[in-house]
Amino acid sequence: MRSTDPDSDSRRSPNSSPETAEKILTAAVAEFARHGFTKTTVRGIAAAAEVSPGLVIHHFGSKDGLRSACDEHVFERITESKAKNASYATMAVQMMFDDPEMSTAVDYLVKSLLDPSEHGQRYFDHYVDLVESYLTDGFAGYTFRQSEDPHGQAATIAVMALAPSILEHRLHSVLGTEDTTDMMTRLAPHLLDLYLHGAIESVPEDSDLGDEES
Amino acid sequence: MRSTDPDSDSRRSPNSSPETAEKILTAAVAEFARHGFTKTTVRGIAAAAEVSPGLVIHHFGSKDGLRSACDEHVFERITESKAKNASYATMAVQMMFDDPEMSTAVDYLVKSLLDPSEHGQRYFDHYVDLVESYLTDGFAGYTFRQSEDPHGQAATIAVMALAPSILEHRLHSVLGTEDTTDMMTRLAPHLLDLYLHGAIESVPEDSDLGDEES
DNA sequence: TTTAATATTAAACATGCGTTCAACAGATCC
DNA sequence: GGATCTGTTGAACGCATGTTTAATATTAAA
Repeated sequence: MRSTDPDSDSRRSPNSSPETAEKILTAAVAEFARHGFTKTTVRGIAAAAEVSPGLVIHHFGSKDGLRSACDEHVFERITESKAKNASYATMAVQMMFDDPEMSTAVDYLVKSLLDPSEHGQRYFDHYVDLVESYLTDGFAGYTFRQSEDPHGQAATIAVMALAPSILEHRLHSVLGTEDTTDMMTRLAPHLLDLYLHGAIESVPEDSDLGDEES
Repeated sequence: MRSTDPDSDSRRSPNSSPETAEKILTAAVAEFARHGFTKTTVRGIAAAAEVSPGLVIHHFGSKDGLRSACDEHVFERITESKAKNASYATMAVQMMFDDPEMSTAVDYLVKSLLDPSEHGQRYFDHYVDLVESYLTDGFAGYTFRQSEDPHGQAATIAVMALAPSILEHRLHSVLGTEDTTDMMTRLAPHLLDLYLHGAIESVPEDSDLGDEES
């Protein structure tokens, strides 16, 4: 196929570039993250990457092929960053909103989750498993309430954790925030309170949902 | 020269067939709820309503006009049912998943929330206000933890409450459930536990997030 | 019955989409 | 020098979309 010897290559004219494919892929991830898969057009990606629409297809076969390539790329970025940060929760979270490429990667994942595609399901399954391991083994010194149905519990928590990112735009309008960091800062104390103590102060007297824990 | 201009408000013609328009509108709500606004086609709606595509446009002016009509219709359905059920929480919830029309109305709302349209924002704002009133005044005998930032707290809780519906498809795949009722039944105990007691059992020793509440 | 207005349809129109194609420009190898 | 392969483009193709139009069917009024 294509031999990419870095040292035998000298800087050349706009032709001959393994960079080009990467440029297209980066533009595609950004476009998909912003508009979702359906509304994103090949022409739009080509324009963002400053190439012709035909070249996009030439490199990735089809729009779906490009999507698959984006999936792999984003998955690598996310997992590699997760490995680097290991158990440093706050650091990882901060990174997700500070590093712009990581931020678009997260947006990409969210859009994948909302599209009814298999890729998004893979991400979600992976995420639920991760949450389940955190719930059982603890995470960064935190321990969690145990349940008879750890998988259901993990799915519940996972969904809750994803919700603010999914409805970010709606939250911005309601809270008057302008970027992700501001919004998350505003939400953080309430999320912490919810996770630490719940939301309900007292139940009706005739309720049987009292404190009959195991 | 046919004038279909939106010139006057009283377009109520003496000989209109209200059944047909209503049939189209019902079909449209269902299609929008299932596939979202963008992926839903006028031809698809027309087929579902067993009419010609042209008639859809004739009755509602455009696809966007049809969407607006759907918005009003769904909004009426939701609010009228909410008024009927007043403070009977469980009853209202059950109705949402038992009454098929109410169920598609909810799906429609969720899709509206994910589309970056103004309509969805109206719904969300309304919902956050509702949650805020519940948080301050209580709801069906329940009282809730008070916060210095009730609006932010309401937004947080609202987002959490919407999350399972938004990710319903993803949850079905993870939990092996097949309909909304099964899924919600599976989630219910964990949601209850979260809302009653939170999710975190203990924090790291060096953490300053202890129980220093106001 | 005649007339006018609406309800409805099939076909056509205009546009935007993903994709294909023919041609060209460099690079590599003989 | 060709010969050949790849990167790249601009134009075109085929198709699906939202919408328009011309014509027909139906209804109500005169």
